[in-house]
Amino acid sequence: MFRQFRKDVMETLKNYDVEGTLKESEHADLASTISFKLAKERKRNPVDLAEEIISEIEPSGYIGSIEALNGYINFFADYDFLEDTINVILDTDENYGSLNLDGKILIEHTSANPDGPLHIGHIRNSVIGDTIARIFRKAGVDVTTHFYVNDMGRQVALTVVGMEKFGIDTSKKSDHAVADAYIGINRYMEENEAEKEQIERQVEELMQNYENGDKDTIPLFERAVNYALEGIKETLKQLNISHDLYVRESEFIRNSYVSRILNTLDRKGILRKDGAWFIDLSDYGHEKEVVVRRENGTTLYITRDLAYHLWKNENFERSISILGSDHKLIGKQLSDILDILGLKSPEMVFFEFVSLPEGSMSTRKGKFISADELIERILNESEKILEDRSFSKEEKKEISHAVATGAIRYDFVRIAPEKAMTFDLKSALDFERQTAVYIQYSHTRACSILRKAVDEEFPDLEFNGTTCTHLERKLVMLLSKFSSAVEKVVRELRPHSFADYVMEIAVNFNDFYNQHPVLKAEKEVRMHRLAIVDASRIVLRNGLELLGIRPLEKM
RNA sequence: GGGCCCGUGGCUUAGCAUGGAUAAAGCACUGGCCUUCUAAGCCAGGGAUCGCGGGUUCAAAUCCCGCCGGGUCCGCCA
Repeated sequence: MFRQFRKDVMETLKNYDVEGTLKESEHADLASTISFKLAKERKRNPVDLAEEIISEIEPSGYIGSIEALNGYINFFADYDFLEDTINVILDTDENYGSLNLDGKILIEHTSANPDGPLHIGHIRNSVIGDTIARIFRKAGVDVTTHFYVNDMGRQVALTVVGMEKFGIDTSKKSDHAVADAYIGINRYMEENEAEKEQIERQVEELMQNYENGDKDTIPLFERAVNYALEGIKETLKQLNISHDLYVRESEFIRNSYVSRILNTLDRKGILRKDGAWFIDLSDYGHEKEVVVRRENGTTLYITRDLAYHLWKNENFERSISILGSDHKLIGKQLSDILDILGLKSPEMVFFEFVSLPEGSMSTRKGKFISADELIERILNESEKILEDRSFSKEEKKEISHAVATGAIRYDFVRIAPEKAMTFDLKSALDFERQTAVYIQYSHTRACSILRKAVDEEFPDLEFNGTTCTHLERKLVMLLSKFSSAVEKVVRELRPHSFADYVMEIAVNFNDFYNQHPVLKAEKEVRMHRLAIVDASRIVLRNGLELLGIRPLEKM
């Protein structure tokens, strides 16, 4: 709805070059700074210019009034806009906020190495990726999500050795058991210098055999990978995340996409074969050559990744990858090589590292907080709060789970991806903050009022724009911006602004809730406010769903 | 050493793309609010030379240059 209002403003100012001068503001629904820009070239006072401009334009569409103040031109939406906003929300309900984009797009996220459980660094990736995927779907895009499984890496080979040497603890959650083997073999190599070299040889041999499709080796790798993946999937499910497809690196060896890529590179004459195969990317500003085939004939991560992206090019119009910022260099190398081949590169969303107060995490050293542990601890905390409330056991379970996983998702998604974050468990466990709980709570408050309205047999809604208080108007204007918030994420690929938007609605709804009695108001006002409550409920619910957080009706 | 990212009240962050009207929240701190639609809530108060220095501009947290501090990458690892 707000997008329409914006269009109306643009239309009104069509004789001026307002591109980029329109701002949302606390002083107006939309403000233009065009007079400041014009003041310079016309050598005039911006205050006078603003007066002059508004004398030349007429409100149209949803514009109710226009004022010139301090050089700004302020636009205010009219009553029809408020009424249409509420009515559209109530009519379109779960579809409110959708855009009519189309296209087919692939989003790859999480893609953690299958050598252990997801830790809180991976979760940042998953949450950003899943949220972007949800928002793109809301925008009307046909989204497919992939988890790219690095099943051919050294880590997995090492894990295979570890599993053979130490066995696997079947009483544990499978991904954690795999981590034990992986951490165990790393520790063993450190402590037994003499055997290190022999293990390294074994690892290399395993990798070669796996790549060559050796019948005895494949099950070894598959067992380790499947074990890890099984646990990872379980964790992701807890967080309300699932992928449409798990794609393994090795598939691109088996389906010969890797050899296709290598042949194409060779035909282009950009391979320097000197034992290993190298690509010179100095034209793209890279100091070092990129190796795409080892001297022993095996391929590297980037080689298979190139093959994967060839496949992406053949099957999707557009692709987005969520990657830790440690992948920036290899990401650049990947897209430069794809560029040479005339293939489209994925749009990469990089996020900075998550560290612990005591330093950075490492799966290899066993130094990490696993996602499972985090979920477990937050779950305990939310269960504690629910203890003495009158809910059934099932309800308590459901609520605490929704609250716990919501809190985790929100904590990760609210921070701009380019900011490194130090994960503070204590603050994550604190529910007395503006976090997902706050939004969920606002939603339940709305539900609660509506439930009571039905119980007391006056469920009728009738919004009246002209009777809006300042607070009500502010809330409705905010509700009208839902699709703008969706559009912003689609444009910027940074979902933290959306988390902020939903929070702002919750804050304003609570404000409204505290200052405006609904059920006790006389009939007209009551119906008016019930409409606002219901619209807020819808927007909060849709917003929470886009954040992958369960909206609750009671808590 | 070179590349990339970050640096906003005591702490955690938003704002920076497109410069513009008193720099916005939460936590913590101080004081108040449960006979009123769920207090996982609300209200009030104190607290910021927006890392430092320069530049551009009528106007800089926002753009440019330099510096300092932190992170990260620079494997025939992924």
